Amino acid sequence: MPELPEVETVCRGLAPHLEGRVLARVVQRRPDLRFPFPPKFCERLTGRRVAAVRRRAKYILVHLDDGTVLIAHLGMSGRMMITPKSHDGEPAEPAAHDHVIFETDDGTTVTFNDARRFGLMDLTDEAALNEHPLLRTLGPEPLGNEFSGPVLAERLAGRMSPIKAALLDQTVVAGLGNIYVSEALFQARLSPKRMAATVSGAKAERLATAVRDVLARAIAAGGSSLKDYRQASGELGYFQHQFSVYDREGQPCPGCTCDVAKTGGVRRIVQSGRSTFYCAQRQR
DNA sequence: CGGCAAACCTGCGAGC
DNA sequence: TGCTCGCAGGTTTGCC
Repeated sequence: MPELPEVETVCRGLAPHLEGRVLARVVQRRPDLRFPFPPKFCERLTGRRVAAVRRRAKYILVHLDDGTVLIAHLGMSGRMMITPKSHDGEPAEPAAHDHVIFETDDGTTVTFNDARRFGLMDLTDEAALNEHPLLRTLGPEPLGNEFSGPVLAERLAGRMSPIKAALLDQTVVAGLGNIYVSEALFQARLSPKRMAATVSGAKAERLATAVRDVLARAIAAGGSSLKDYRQASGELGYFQHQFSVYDREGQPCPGCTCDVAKTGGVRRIVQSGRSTFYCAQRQR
């Protein structure tokens, strides 16, 4: 799925098409995604003007002019696709797994498509946003000012799980997923198997820096496209070409000069049910 | 409370 | 060709 860089890229793609526009028509094509849609979902959005498109962790937040906020999560396979106004005036036939269609007052269409339906949408309002159950427990934004080595160290203190699992925990730091955790640990030269509590001081500083750097580079590349992910414009992301370890089992580690025939190159292990990729020579 | 496996759902590629 | 299996970018739940 879309991790923080992919969601950020989607938000940046949506903003110029939605901000300042009125939602003229909203179509909900099934009763639920991961959760049921909230009552009167379409009615509450139709006719509202979009004030801003923002992001918190992996959530897309669409702020409306009456204080309503649409919270959307892309899950593993969710996409937002922008379609300009068609010239023949005929609305396009919905594709498989097109679940929600937003049409603005200039005829632009934003379609939410999600084959696996791990995504979700909910409505809340501005005043209650930070207390929303989905957002309340999130850790700091890794690209924000409230994130640093000492802050990370404090949040990892006392944790007996592997650092890999701790970084996937959205209450520790918000927005990392399976790809960028592997990449950040590689860049920080820390073993994914290391106990989280041992990442303090200079190691935590290194890791915090690596997290920010990897995320910033991924956003600059438009995110990573493996199979499902597309930018809202339909373009692919390009960060997958810059992966150091993710999905590179057996390939040479870009930081090592050692012989792949001897070391086996990048290793893949399974931690709490999910693949982790790392270099055993470089990461300790 | 902490940590882990399983569950949610669909699609795709590999192997037989 | 067609089947089965394993795996996939996330999050929650339930069990120890």
